Amino acid sequence: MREIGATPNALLGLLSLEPMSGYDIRQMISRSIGYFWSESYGQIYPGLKRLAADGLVEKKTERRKGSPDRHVYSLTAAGREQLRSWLKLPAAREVPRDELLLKLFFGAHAPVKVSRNHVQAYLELQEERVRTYATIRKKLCKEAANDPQLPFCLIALSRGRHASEAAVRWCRETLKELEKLEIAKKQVNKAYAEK
Amino acid sequence: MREIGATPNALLGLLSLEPMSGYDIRQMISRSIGYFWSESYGQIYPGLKRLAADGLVEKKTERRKGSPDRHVYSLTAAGREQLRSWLKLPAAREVPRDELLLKLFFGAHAPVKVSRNHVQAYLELQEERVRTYATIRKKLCKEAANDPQLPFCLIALSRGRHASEAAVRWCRETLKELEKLEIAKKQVNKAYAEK
DNA sequence: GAGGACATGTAATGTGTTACATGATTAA
DNA sequence: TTAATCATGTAACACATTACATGTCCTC
Repeated sequence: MREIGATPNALLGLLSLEPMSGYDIRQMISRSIGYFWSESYGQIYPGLKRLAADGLVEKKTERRKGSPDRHVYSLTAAGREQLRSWLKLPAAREVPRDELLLKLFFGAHAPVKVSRNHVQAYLELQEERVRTYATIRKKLCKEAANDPQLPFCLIALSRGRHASEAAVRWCRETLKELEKLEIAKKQVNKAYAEK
Repeated sequence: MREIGATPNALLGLLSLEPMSGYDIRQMISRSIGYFWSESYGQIYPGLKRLAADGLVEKKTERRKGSPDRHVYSLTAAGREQLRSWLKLPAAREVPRDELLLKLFFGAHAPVKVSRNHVQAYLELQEERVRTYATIRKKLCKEAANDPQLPFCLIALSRGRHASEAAVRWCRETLKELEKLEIAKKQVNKAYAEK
């Protein structure tokens, strides 16, 4: 069996929830795993084609008057097996690529205000996330109380909450540090001007 | 002026610390920004070539007996200006791509033990990081006490610490949840076998 | 004398996004 | 009537990693 990467396995995982079309998958991502995973159409459509060719998913065409045909894919037994064996493999480490931190790290080359603005914007984003996660959590516990999927959703959600709360704490701390730095710089400039 | 991406700007930033060769840059990354940024040789060498062609860096060749020439690059005034203007631009959002969470989210398709192992491995990694960050912090405060770069290093470091501490908390919480889930499953199986 | 660090770089390959092309339906 | 949503998909491009090619010096 050929090795298959995270993207096709993510497609299999999503199809394990329910049979879907490529379009549906995109929707589903933004409604579920969008906070920690994303796929573009350019990955989804060719990906589904490949999976079908490999017999891991099955394609059914729903003909509809007017609008184009809907291609609904569902997992096959082989697909389910592939997903299972991929789950057992250790998760690949994320490639570190945090542009915000990169800009902050080189912050000495710009006015402190620039760094502060970056952190402030990030703070607002993360505060928003904390609220969103709380909302999703309530909704989920009510609507999917008996779903066997629920505990795993909550685990992912909890990861998001912990991460965003930590980000918020760091932002507040960092904003204070940057303000101190700004004041210190002004003092230096003033002393320099007076001399 | 042509738009340039995060990778060339990262190279400019690193060269702002001191003139370096491509090889040096790779070393420098693992000793400094490696926890939140990475670049491969396949990006670094052609990247430096482009930057030199655009006049943003200057190349000096150190001839050495025996071993191959060393190509040391340093920032030009234009390069410094480019870095400055890039720093002002808002940081691009990270593309969410967390394979661990993906595997946990679909954890219902595998024995709970599989998910627990993933979380356990991640916990160990993050605990290690917390220790590493503390070590680096001490070293940095001692060795670079008067470096204008220091506050920005500490900000990045603090981000790492907050993130890893949050990850550790989430791991411990999640391990407990997964253990509960495992016990609940065993009870169900037992009840099923007795019937 | 084997292996690893030093040091350069390219080519093949993989991965992923964006923009485009098409066209119906529906709501403002 | 203008825009958005539904729905499919491809092609061009951008971005990154990996493996390879080359050769010295130093240490075990």
